[in-house]
Amino acid sequence: MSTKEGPQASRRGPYAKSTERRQAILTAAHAVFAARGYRGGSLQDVADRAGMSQTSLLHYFPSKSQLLLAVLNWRDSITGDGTAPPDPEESLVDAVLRQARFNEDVPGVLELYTVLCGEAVTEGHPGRPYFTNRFEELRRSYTRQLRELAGEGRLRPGVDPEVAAASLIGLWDGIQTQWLLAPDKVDMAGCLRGYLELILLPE
Amino acid sequence: MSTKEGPQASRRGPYAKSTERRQAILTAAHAVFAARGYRGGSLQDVADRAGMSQTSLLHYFPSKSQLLLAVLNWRDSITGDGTAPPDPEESLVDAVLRQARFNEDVPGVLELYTVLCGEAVTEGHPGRPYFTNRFEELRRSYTRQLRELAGEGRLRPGVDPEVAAASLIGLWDGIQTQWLLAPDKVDMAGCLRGYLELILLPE
DNA sequence: GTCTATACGCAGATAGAC
DNA sequence: GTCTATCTGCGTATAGAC
Repeated sequence: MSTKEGPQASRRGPYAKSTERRQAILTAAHAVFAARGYRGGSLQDVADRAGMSQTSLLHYFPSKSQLLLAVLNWRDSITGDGTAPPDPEESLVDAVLRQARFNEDVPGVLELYTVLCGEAVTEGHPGRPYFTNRFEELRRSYTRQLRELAGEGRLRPGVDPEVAAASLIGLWDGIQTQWLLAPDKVDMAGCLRGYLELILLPE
Repeated sequence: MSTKEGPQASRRGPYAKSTERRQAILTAAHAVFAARGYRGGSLQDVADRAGMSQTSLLHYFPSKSQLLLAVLNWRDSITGDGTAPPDPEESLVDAVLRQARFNEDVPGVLELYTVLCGEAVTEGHPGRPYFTNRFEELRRSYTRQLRELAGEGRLRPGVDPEVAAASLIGLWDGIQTQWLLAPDKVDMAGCLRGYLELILLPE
């Protein structure tokens, strides 16, 4: 159990254990916020799930709101949130559908996103700047990609790239909510593919 | 100020005042839940805004969850929520755009809907059955309307009415969220019109 | 019907021993 | 770094006087 720290172990505490603990907290907080929301989930819930006391938790994340932001940023890193344009070889359609199917299979990811995004619209919510900024970046990214496609003549005439970008993001979020409430009755990937086929022309 | 109650006022309490009070509570609760969500808004907030004590409030609505359901049902009655097919003279496009522009102008309506809908996905939320049911009804209603249009040859070939119904609802909800976070940068009505023009053919 | 008072519990955060 | 104990405040809901 003892972590090797070299001959002079006086400076520099046990980093490895710390990052492990932080990871456990982030995982637990992700699950709690996904199930109960930010306001509905308590630090005690998170601490219980992570197997430590509530005060220990606050040693790593000094406040509940900072824990939330850490969870949101961590979520981005594990999902590949689509803000950064990835593999230039992959088509827009493939990238969107791959991401949608991935989200369907990783439990809790969509719950967290949907719940917190709704909550974030409220007054004084610590996640509000995150979502405002995220939407802005996503709109910019998709608008750019659609403009490129338009340059290649692959965008249906009459379709405005900015409107289509906001619409694609909105459709995606909205259909996720319906899917969470009735997974058997809503075809997430089908709806996204349907929309993309409407705005894009075959090569 | 005295409400006329007829000669024998012994039986039957002051109905008028009661319904007035209930109205004031609903209005206040609507505003509070819209601004802070269900979990984030307290009965005390609602009571303060309605100008009465918290215990008086509980006299009219015996629990917080029942107050929430009353607010949701009241919202339907004032907005005309689209579940019931309205004027058969009005086209689908006109009805959707009219409703969207109406919602833009009545403050708090979209906030309430968006915030509670997101919250409702969480475990044990009292509004969850309401939203599950609402989406189901909406999908049924729009599917039916789109099928009718398909019968008149007004639906673009290849568009599945069920997929398009769920997509329209999802797009609507999702674009509302973006609009609430950045009203100047998102054109709600434009996105909806854009989608409807894609799936419908001119007469 | 409406109030004051209060029961009862949990929230987030801090102090200080170990 | 981690804990127990505690501070302080707010939450929903109830009891009972008026």
